[in-house]
Amino acid sequence: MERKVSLKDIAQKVGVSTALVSYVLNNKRENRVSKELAQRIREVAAGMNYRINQVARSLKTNKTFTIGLIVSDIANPFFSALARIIEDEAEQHQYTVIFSSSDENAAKNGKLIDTLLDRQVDGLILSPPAFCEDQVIRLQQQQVPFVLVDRYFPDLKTNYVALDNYGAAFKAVEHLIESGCKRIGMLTYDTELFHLQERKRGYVAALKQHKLPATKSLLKEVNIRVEQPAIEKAIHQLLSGPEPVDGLLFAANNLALAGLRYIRTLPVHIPRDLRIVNFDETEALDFYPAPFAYIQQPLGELGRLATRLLLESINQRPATTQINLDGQLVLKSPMPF
Amino acid sequence: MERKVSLKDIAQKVGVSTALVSYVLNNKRENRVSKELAQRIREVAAGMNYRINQVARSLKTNKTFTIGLIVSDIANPFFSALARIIEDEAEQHQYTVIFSSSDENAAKNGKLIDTLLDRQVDGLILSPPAFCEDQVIRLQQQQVPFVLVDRYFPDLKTNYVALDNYGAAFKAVEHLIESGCKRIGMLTYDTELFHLQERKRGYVAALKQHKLPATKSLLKEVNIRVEQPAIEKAIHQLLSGPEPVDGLLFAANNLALAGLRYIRTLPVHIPRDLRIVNFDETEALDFYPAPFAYIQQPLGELGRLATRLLLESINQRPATTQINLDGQLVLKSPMPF
DNA sequence: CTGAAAGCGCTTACAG
DNA sequence: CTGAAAGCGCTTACAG
Repeated sequence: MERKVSLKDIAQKVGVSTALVSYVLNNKRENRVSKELAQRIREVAAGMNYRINQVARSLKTNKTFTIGLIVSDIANPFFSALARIIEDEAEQHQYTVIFSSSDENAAKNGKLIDTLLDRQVDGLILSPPAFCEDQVIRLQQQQVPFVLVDRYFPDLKTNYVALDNYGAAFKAVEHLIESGCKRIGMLTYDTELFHLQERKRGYVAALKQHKLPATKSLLKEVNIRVEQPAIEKAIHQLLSGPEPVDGLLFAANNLALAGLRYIRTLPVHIPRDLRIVNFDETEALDFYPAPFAYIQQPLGELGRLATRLLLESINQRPATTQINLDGQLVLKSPMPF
Repeated sequence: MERKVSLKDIAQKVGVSTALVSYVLNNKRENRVSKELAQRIREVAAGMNYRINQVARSLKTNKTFTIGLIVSDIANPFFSALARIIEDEAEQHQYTVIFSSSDENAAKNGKLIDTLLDRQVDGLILSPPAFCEDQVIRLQQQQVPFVLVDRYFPDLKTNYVALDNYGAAFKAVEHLIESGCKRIGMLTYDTELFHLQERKRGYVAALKQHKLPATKSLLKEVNIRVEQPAIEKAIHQLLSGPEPVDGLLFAANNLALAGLRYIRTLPVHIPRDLRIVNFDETEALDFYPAPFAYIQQPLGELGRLATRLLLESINQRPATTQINLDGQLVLKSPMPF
C-alpha cells in the first residue's frame, strides 16, 4: 500500500503542530483554536484524504474499539444469526467484531482467547465449550470485560445472557403432556455443556411433577460429534419394544434434524403415534411433512443484550449481570397443499 | 484490565535491553545471544505470563495480520459458510478476520471499507453490492490488497474468485431441455449485480442455442428487497395463460425458497407439469416434497482460493488472478417415506 | 558481534 | 491559553 497521510503531513502543510491537528480533528478543546484555523485544518485533512491510523491511536489510548466473538461455529445458522445481531449493535457504537469458531474444543477456545487478547480487543463475547471454566476464571482475574452468551457456567459469577433452558424444556414437556403423551422420551448429547444439562433437568422435572415415568431408558444421550447411525439407533430404541414413546423432545437443532430425517422413513405417524418438540427454529424443517413444536429462542434480545452488557462492562465495569430469557413454544403445521 | 507485562518488564527483571528480549522472543538473530541467556529470557517471559501487544507490533511493522471480510449478510448461510472457510484458512497463516455486512448497500459498503482500512487490515475480501466500482477502483489506486468473491465487475481488472455463472445457468437450462421442457422460464432479481446478469445471459443463450423461445414474458425480474407477493405474482404469470412454462430456473436461493413455498400450494405437479432448477444448496429445501435440481457452488474452493489469493497479494503483490469455478448440477429427490 | 537509540502515528498531561 | 514534548510497546537499522 502506498504511504498514508499522517497528522504530521497535515501539520506541516498548515504550519501547526501535530497536536493541534489532533485536537481539531477529534473535536476536542475546540476553544484553543480559532474557527478559521480549525476550518483550514479540516479542509487540508479532507483534501489530502486523511484517514486516522486506528492502530496508532489504540496504542496510545489503550482502546481498540474491537470486540472478540468466539462461537462454536460461525457457519451454524444459530450463531451466524447471533453474530449479525452483535455486529449491528456493535456498529452503532463504532465497534468492529473479530470472530472465531472454537469447534466445541476447549483447547482451541483457549488459544483463540489469547489471540484476541494479544490483539487488544476491548472485550469478549463467548459461547464457550464445556470445560472452559479455568479460561473464564483467568479472564476474571485479568479483569478482561466479557459476556457469556447461550452457554454459561452455573458455579461462576460472570455476566451472561442465555435462555432459561430448564424452564423451556419444562414447558416443552408440559406441552407434550397436555397433548396426551404418556411416555415421553428425550434425545440429547452426552455432554457437560450446562445448557444441555438444564434442558435435561427441565425434562425430568416436568415428568416427575406430572407423575409420568422418567426412566433411564427414556433418555438417550449421543456423542456430540454427531453421527447419524448413533442417532438412528437411539431413536429406534425409543420407538421399539413393548412400550414405545409417544412423545419426544430433541435437545438440540442438529439432533432434531437427524432424528426427524430418520423418523420420516419409519412407519410412524406424527402426531398420531408420536409427538415432537425441538429446540430452536431451523429452516431445514420448513417443509417437514408433519406437525411439530419447537422452542424459539429470543435471538435478537440475546445478541443485543450481550453486546450492550459487554459495552457497559468495558466502559463502567458494573456489577455482574446474569440474564435468563424465556423461550417461546411455537407450534408448526406442515405447509398446506 | 490490569496493566499488562511488557518487554520492558522482562528486560528489567533479566537485566538486558528490551531489544534483546524482542530478538529472543521472536527467534530472530539467535546467534547474538548465548543459549543460556535466551533460555533465561524465555523463562522469565513465561513466568510473568508475557503476551505480546500486537497493536504495538503492528504500529511498528505496519502489519496487523488481520483481514477484513465484507459480505452482504453474515446471517445468510451461503456467506456464513464462506466466512467459516475463510476463517480456517486465515487462521492457518496466523490471520484473524473482522467481518461486516453491507446489506447490498453501496454506501454502507464504502463506509465499512473505510472503517476496516482505518484499522489497518492487511487486505480485504469483498462480496460487493452493485454500484461499487468506484470503491473498488479506489482500492486499486491505494494499492490495497483485495480479492472479490462471489461477485465481481467485468470491466475492472481485479482479483476475483467466483462461479462461472454463465456456464452454470447454461448447464441448468440444458438439464431442463434434456428432461423434455419446451417452455422454460426464469425468475431473477431486477439488479445490476453482475453474477445475476451472467445467469440471465446463460439462460438466454441456452434457450437460443436449442431454438427454444426466449421471450420477455418468460423472464421475470423482481425487486431484490424480496417480497413474497411479488414473487407469487411473477410465478403465477409464468404458470397461467395459454402457454404455461414447464421448466423454471430460480436465479437465487431466496427466490427458490419463496417460489417453491408458493408452488407447493398450487395444483401443479412437479415434475410432471413443471421442472425446477435452483441456484445454491439450501437446507430449507431438505424436506421439499418434490424433486428438483440445483447448481452447487464449490464453496470450499471459493473461500480457500480467495483467502490464499489475498495472502499472496499481501505478501508478493503478484499479477491479477481471476478465477471462475464450475458449478455442479445436483439432482435432488424427495426424502423416502 | 551487540547495545542503545530511533521511530511507527497517534494523544494528552504539562510546562511555559 | 497554547505549544512542544513525552510516551504508548514494540522492532530493527545502525553506530560502536
